[in-house]
Amino acid sequence: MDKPQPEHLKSAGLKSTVPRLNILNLFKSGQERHMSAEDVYKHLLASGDDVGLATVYRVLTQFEQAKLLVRHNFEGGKSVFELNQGKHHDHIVCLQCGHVEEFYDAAIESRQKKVASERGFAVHDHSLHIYADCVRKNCPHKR
Amino acid sequence: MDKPQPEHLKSAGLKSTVPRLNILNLFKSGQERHMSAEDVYKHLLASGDDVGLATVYRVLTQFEQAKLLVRHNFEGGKSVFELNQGKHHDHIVCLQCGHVEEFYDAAIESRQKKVASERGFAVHDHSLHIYADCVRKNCPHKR
DNA sequence: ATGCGAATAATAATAGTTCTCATTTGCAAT
DNA sequence: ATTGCAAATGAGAACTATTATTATTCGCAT
Ligand SMILES: [Mn+2]
Ligand SMILES: [Mn+2]
Ligand SMILES: [Zn+2]
Ligand SMILES: [Zn+2]
Repeated sequence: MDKPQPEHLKSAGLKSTVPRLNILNLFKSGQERHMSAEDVYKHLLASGDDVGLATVYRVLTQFEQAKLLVRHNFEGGKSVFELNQGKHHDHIVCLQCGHVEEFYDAAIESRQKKVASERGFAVHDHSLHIYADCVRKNCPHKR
Repeated sequence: MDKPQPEHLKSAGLKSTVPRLNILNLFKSGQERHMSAEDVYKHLLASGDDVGLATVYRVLTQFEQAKLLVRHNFEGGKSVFELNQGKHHDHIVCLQCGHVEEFYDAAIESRQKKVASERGFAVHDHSLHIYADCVRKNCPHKR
């Protein structure tokens, strides 16, 4: 279902290589939406696709620059990536289980623009991370 | 002006030591409001206070736990600390000069609570970082 | 099929931070 | 003031995430 074709990379100015196709394919597979370099590396090895960790880091950065992926810097020190699906959103991260929930709030977005422009800043982007606990018992996601 | 006294540390459950007093003093001096461990280390060395870098890291973390300082994880990989002055605020970071501007917007804050509670999360805290350019030429702060 | 610049993978290197442990220090009880 | 000891420090090793180096391999236009 929707396996990445060489054209997807070509149109981003990147030549079609095995590691690039595998990484893009992993994100498109939808198994896990938010993944670190280490996560990607392990998934690829697990599925028999041999790849170097340095290549994973390089490709993730290239994909970020090509706007195929978006990078997030949550607490915990490591960058996390997700498919760029065009629509910006922010995140709630569960401190118990690590589950990441997405949301978009138009009021928050427009207030941010207002705050920044009132102070003479031209906004490039922003990150809004809410750290919380799943209230429900049986927090359904693993740490 | 307002040099930290041993009592300030004692009441936080920390015994009064030279490195701790020096670090707290540096933040209270107000020279620089947001500082990384490295920043603190260099400031202390520059003012003739010999200290170990590991001690700086340890004390900053202790001060964070004691709620004397607040930690921020801006883009760029290193933690930045500031005096905890009781009132929460968020940050605009200038991508040109590194200047950090603080703001508080009640509408944004209350919407965050709403968004999280609607989804069944109990909020611990959040971080909102707006990355932007100072619009004015002569961006008045050094990188 | 060939050639060449780009991409890869293994490894070393770097940056930020934490850990280990021998030594020193704060401070409470003499 | 002196002592005793748990807590704190500082030097360096160790660790984690990431980037740089470079010899080899690969994609792809010719
Ligand atoms: Mn997301
Ligand atoms: Mn601040
Ligand atoms: Zn947003
Ligand atoms: Zn806020």
